[in-house]
Amino acid sequence: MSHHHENDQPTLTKNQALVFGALTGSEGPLTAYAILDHLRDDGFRAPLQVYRALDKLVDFGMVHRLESLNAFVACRHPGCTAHDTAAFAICEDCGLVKEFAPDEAMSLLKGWAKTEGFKLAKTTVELRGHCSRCSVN
Amino acid sequence: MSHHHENDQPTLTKNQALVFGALTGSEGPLTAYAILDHLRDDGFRAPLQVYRALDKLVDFGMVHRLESLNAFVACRHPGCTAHDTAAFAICEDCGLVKEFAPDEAMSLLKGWAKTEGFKLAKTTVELRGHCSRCSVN
DNA sequence: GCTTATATCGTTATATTATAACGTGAATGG
DNA sequence: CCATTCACGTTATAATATAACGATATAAGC
Repeated sequence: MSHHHENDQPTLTKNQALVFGALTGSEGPLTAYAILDHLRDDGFRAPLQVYRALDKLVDFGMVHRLESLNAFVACRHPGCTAHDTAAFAICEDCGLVKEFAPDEAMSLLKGWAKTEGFKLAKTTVELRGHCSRCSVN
Repeated sequence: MSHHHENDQPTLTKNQALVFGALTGSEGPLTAYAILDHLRDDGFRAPLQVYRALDKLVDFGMVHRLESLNAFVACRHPGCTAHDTAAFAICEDCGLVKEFAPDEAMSLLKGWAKTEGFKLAKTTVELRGHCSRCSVN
């Protein structure tokens, strides 16, 4: 039995492992089509192979989708415990993405949702700007 | 002279006014192509006419882009003072979007950016879920 | 074991979202 | 007046994402 409990690593299919590998091997986020190009030599031929694997990896909490980039990054949190409260700082110069967990800010947003009666399914927090390395004087 | 100072309403071109009208006349967010369809009778023929107007309207602070929907909404803030700190709650059932201004949460995010040396250009905060009306028992 | 359900996969085609590149004409500023 | 800028219209194309089909494999129930 390979049932997927919370908090253990799911067994990845071959395609899922390939896509996850492409993402962990990349310094920055990748679009689905960039992943497809990386994996042509591994037999990938069509976008759906990438999108299907990405869907699962996002479900598993191993990959995040960056809405403002239409791109994907591997989660850098060991164990991915804070998957639902992750935020991202995206440098528009070098393209690098820093994942962080703004717990207080997320709590405030959750609080707003609660008082509004809004049932929160997913929270997207993405900062766009220029990282410290790229904005040196 | 029709220079655009901060805090006054810019003079809109015909296309910009039409696109803004389509958005203010809509209950919920619209995609660029939905706007195009609304404006066919007004002479719109091509996506660029919509996208160019949207770019300006976003610059002016009159329209927000919802990154997680690839769609646009008219800003509901009179005067649009809080344009840069707006957040959105998007109901996945009825499609309605509530704009709000989570000042404290935004301050915390700004604080994180400051300590990281990250020069913040734009902050995206979007909540996905189910609004109170749609999640009644 | 057999069989029924469930999940993944490969493929083709197509839908949806967005921009490049070109030329035109109107308004602005010197 | 001339140069510059800006908005516009149009055609073409790029980039992102999903529908629909059938095949294969894996798991579950009996």
